[in-house]
Amino acid sequence: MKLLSSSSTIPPRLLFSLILRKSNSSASPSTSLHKIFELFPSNTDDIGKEPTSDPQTSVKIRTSQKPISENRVLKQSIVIRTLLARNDDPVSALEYYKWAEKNHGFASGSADPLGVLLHILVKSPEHCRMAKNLLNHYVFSDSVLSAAVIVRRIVNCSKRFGFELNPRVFNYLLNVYIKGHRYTDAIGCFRTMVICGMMPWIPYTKKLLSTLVERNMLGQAQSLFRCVVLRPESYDCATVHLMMLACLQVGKVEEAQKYFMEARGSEIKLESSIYRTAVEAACRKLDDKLACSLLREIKEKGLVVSGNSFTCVICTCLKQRNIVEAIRLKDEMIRSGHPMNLRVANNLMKGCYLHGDLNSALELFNIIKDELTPNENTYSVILEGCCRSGDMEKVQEIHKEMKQAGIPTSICVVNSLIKGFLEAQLMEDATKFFDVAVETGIANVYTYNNFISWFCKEGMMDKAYAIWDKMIDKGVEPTANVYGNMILGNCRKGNMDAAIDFVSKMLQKNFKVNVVTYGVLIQGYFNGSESEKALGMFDHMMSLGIAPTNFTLNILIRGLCKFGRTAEAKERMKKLVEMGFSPVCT
DNA sequence: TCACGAAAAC
Repeated sequence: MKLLSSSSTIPPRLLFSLILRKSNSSASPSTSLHKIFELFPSNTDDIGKEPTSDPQTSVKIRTSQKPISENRVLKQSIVIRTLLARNDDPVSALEYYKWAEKNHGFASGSADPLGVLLHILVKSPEHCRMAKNLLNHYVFSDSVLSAAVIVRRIVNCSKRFGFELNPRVFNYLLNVYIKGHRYTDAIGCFRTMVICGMMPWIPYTKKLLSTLVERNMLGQAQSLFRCVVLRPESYDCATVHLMMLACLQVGKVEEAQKYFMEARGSEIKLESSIYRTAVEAACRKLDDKLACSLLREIKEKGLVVSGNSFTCVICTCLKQRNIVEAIRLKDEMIRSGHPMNLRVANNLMKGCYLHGDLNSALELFNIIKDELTPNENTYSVILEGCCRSGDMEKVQEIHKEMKQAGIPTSICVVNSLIKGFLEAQLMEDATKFFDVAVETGIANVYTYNNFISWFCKEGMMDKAYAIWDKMIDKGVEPTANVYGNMILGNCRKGNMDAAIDFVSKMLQKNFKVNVVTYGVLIQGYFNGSESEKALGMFDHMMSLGIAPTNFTLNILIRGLCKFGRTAEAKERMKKLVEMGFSPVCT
């Protein structure tokens, strides 16, 4: 009776799939259906009875009048009960299963008889391999079911037929999916196991996690990792490290940091490898303070700071203009036995000239030439430093050295040189580099802008326009900076209509007009005695929610005073103070 | 494995 009542609980989809079962046996579905009842009793009283060791000899002819679907369900139940009767005899159970499958087949949508057989097999160490093979075969040739459904079905089967679940079966299934690159099913298998109260094996969990990470399925890996964190025995340094690396790979630095902090607050022992990655994350966020404190922590724990960690942190300190700490760390790095490297040297050189100490930068440059091999960056940095300080003779000398060393002049270097030559009033040299850059097609928006900016500042608008036209002609898109320069140049010349024309062009390109450019425009109108338009421009800026700086406010107040509108200036000031601005009147 | 990678103007 139990058999019949339980059959009615089987979901309709299973009945459907039973009807659609593969006819891999020679018999047609209807004949095989009859056969199964010819072979085994449909009477529940007889179910416990075992067929003889050779089932084929026990054929008795019987017929069944039951409707097809019910018969199929019955058939499955009989197979399961027969298997369970051979619970302690894996050989016999396997033999019977194979026989039943060969002669009658199982519905392709059915996992239950296999699930039962697997439970019998995995109890015996000699039959585990067989269980794995069966699963592999099932998943890759027969199964039409999702992993989650298979797991659930076997779990339900164990409840119906009263046998104890063995997680090993499900772990094997999980492994089959992982090995077969069926990641969605692997995740489904994993999740359903967890829902059904079985924790997947740690090695498989890690394998799945690392595979998901490799396949750039970070989201899935992360939600899987939450299950890992809940289990103290599977939560370890290597797994956390894996997640951190995965996050860094896709630029999710904060998430990597969160994993690290979580691990640091837990019981697990942190190895130097995970610290190295934590240092890298801090450096990516340009957090020099955190990076330095991590280095201290590594040392306190008696772990070794790698040369790469030193290098990263030194460069981060330099980027944050923390040159004192950078030099201290550089000394410590060398004391710890790590040799000086080009990356640290190049960055230190840059730190020196940014700190206003070109001589130290040049000294370092000479040391690099003596002890290391300067690379493209070495030359770019030192050339930029010399250009900024205006020492163009030194620039020529070093550039010659660079060419002799066989290092090509990148467009960045060309742009530095052009700017340096222009500022040193060496128009000819600047033009020489500019022409070559344009001819060879390497000129970019910075190249053109260096000249445009220069001409605009010098009031040579015809020349600025000529460069602008050349830039557009070459298909180089102007940036907001270039528009800003053209606006400034025109305002200085009193060409307010031309300036406004550039404003509207830049707005069309979806560039934002910033507070500085508004200041330029306001000043331009005041210079041209158009104080109403200046005021209008200021109000327009305010209406866009752009906060004026003190500089802008001063332009406004001074402009109004200049045109004798002192009372209005005072009134404006009062209002601005009420709004929270604090104009410093001069 | 690769590591300076961009700015100015009132």
